[in-house]
Amino acid sequence: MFSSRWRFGLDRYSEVDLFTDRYEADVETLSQAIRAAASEEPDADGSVLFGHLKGTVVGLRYYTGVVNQGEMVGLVRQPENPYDRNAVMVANIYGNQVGHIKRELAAAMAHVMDNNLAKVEGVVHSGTKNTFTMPVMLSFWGKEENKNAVIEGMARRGYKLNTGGSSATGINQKSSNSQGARAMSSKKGLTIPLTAQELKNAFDNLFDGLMESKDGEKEAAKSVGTPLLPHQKQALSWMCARENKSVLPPFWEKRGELYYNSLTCFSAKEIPERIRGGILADDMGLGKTLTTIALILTNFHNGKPLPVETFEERSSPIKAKTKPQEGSSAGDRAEVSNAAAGPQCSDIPQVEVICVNTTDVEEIVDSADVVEIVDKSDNSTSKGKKKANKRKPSKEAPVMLEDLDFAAALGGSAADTGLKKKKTAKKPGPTLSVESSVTESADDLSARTTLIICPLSVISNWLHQLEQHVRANVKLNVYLYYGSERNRSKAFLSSQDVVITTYNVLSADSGNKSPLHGINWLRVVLDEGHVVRNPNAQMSKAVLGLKAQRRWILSGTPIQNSVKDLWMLLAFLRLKPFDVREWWNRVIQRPVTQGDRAGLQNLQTLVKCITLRRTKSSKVNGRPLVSLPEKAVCVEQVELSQTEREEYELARNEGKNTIRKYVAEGTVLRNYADVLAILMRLRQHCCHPDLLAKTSSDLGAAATPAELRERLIDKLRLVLASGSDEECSVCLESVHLPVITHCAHVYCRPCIAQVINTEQETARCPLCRSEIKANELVEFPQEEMEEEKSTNSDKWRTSSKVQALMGNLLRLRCEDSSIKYLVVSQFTRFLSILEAPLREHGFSFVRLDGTMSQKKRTQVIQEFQSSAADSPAIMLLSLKAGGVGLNLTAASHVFLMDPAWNPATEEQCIDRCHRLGQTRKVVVTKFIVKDSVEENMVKIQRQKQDLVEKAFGSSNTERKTSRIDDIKALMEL
DNA sequence: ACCGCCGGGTGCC
DNA sequence: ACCGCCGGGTGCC
Repeated sequence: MFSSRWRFGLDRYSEVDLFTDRYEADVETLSQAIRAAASEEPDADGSVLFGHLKGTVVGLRYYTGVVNQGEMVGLVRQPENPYDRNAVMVANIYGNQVGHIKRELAAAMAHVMDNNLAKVEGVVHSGTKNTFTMPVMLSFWGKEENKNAVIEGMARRGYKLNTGGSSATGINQKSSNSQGARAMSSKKGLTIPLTAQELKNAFDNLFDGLMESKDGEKEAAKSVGTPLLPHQKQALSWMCARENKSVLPPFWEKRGELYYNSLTCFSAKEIPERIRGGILADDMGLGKTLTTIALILTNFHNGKPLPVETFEERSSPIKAKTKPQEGSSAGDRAEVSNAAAGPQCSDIPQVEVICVNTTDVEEIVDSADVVEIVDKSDNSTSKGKKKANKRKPSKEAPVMLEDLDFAAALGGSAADTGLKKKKTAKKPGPTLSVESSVTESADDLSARTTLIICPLSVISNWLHQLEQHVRANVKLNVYLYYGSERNRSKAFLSSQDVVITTYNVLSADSGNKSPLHGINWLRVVLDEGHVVRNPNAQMSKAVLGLKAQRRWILSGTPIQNSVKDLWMLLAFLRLKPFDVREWWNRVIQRPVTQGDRAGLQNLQTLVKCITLRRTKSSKVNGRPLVSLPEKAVCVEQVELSQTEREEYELARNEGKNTIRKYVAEGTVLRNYADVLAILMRLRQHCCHPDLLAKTSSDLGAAATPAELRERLIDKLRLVLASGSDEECSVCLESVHLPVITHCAHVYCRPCIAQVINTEQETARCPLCRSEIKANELVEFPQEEMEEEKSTNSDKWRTSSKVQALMGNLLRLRCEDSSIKYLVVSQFTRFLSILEAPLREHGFSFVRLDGTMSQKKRTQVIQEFQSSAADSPAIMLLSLKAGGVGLNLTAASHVFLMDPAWNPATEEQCIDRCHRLGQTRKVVVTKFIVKDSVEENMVKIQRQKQDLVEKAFGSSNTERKTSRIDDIKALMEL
């Protein structure tokens, strides 16, 4: 008795948060992430194989976890094990314990694992039926510099790693007849690794060829007021199928009674949880928002439309025309589409799928599609039914269907499952084939709400599009969960049809008592889903913690830099087993980054299964999805005036000398902030002399602490104003809450604070290794922001670039006064400078920059987009403002006042007006000052683009070296 | 576990 | 016999 109780305790111990704990506390610790990111070491992907070792798993009979031939197993240190502090437990892919590593071997491994010298992975090739012990093939992976320590450490304890080059393939051959071959072959197979170029191509094309949707087209529910384009109907059809059909997730197959994963060789008795959702990765402008709105309205439970309240609105002729026709849904469909409507029109499947065990109503379906509801359990559903009837007083059959569904949705819960259903009319036999039937028995049918999470800048877009695309006579309950007055009631939120919030609000709310995390959402949609790609970020954790039946990611650019970015997306979708990082790393990420063909193939398969992506240039039935007007980009060279040129050359020579000195000393990175400041000044010279803030030119020897502080703030200001999208070297994201160290490097405050906190007295600047202290971090004083705006309004002067812009505007106004313009700069102060001549020449303009509140932005955008005669002709736009998703199609001419470091930023900006809805030809004019740093920037932009695309496998080191090279090129050194 | 190991019982053949 | 041998109890870490 005693022993069994005890065992139970141990099992519990080993199963609780097995991998998450381990990752949080061990492998993915912050200090390690920092080390990987900030040190010049190859990061975790760059690990090499040290060797193999055959070990023994013991204690099988005490645990329930089973493994198959060739299945990968996880090895988890258990330092708290009361019998042996060296214990290493063995677990299968679902985290169920299988056994332990034999004591002596565990002792040797514990040393290696605890000191992070190597990561040990296991694959079981035989003996999976054994009762007591079985062999396991262990492989040791780690950084090259730890290789000898690991090999020697193991040897000292009597374990000789097999480091022979052929050992891996040897194992392969041995197990090649078993299914285990696949688990191993994705490591280092017999195949020739991909070249960097092949890898790059494969990566670029990862999301290509996903546009042929096999699901045909689907009409949106009646409540969607806007007719969908063919490709949007395809997307809707695909999304509905992804939500309704129970297709096995990728790599799973049925083998007899078991479900088997061909990649990990894991098998389970239970059907693996299907992925209800996926990634809609259509290019921006193809209507992801509209398609998602259509999904919300079209695919409620059991494939039926969302039951919504409608108003009688016969007065308006337009409304009357678009109003659903009485008693017939066919006419309605015909109106929405003139394309071949497939057999999957929205109302047809309703009848078939309505019979679900979980409803506590008795229903009768007859051949004429008339449904009668008999409420059997007065208490639980009468309320729901009454409410449903109130929602839609009409008496048409489809309405009753919806009512039934709604009643079921309200009353149906896990507690009511015992009640029976009855079908009296034609039942198309036992149609429940595993592949196609809707099996929602495990669902919570009371879930109603779709939660949409998006960046702040696109909230207005959602609200606008909902208003625009949902039929005016339909009452859709949409709640914007934002602002301090937001309603946090779970009951309230879960009674809505749609709740919209931002990543920041979600992340701020998360933790205890988060209403968003307490609700079982019908659906969670991550808009611009690529914004959560750093798994360590609070936002990502907040997103992963949401409870939902269906999960969607909308993103025009699902991969920003590397395969790594995909993990977060798969984890959000809960694509097992890859939601656990270890399996993702072992099965996909490492093989792919090492150029393994099978690994890449697997990744492609994976992505293909869950993604739909069409680009602007994709075609449906040979015709382009959308036709965008032409776009012409021209560069206009600007000559500096003689005075400007003299000032510029002076600054350039000074800067050149300084940088030359740094290059000679090899201290470019250490003085990076200074270098950026020099470049910044030159770029400002190119635009307008007044952009050059009064700054002390050299950090040099600061006499007093106050002076040092002053200079640091100056530098920080320059770095931030540079628009270079300076990244924090700790988190590798754009700096957030910037602070500058005494060694003049800029980081996010939380990031650098963590470094200091972790390393305490020994804390060093990740970039230059100077000592840093928490109380020496300097941040931007608040009042500076305000002060800046009022500095140079007294006496205004022009510049060559200002002249160039004005010349263009005046000329174009004569040619066509109806054109609207975007005038884009990275320097908000340059935008301010431009206001004066615009006013002087009678141009009406609005301004949009990052400092504006959301409310103000929306207002400005509306004003600009308006077609009213007195609407502004020009928008002064700061390059980084708004981010993606802004719709500025009123403009058809873009002036890029100064080149950006990142050409993608410029492209994005241009796409704000060159997108769906643009009717005119789009002209882009880029102003570049001749013989200046700007010209060099443009040259580097091209190379950089290549570099960014190659980002695959580009380590931190490479990135930094390239930065130094960039600087040299810019300064012509 | 159809093992190995431990430790008690036992003791020429 | 401070041994060897036998056979029962026992068994991950």
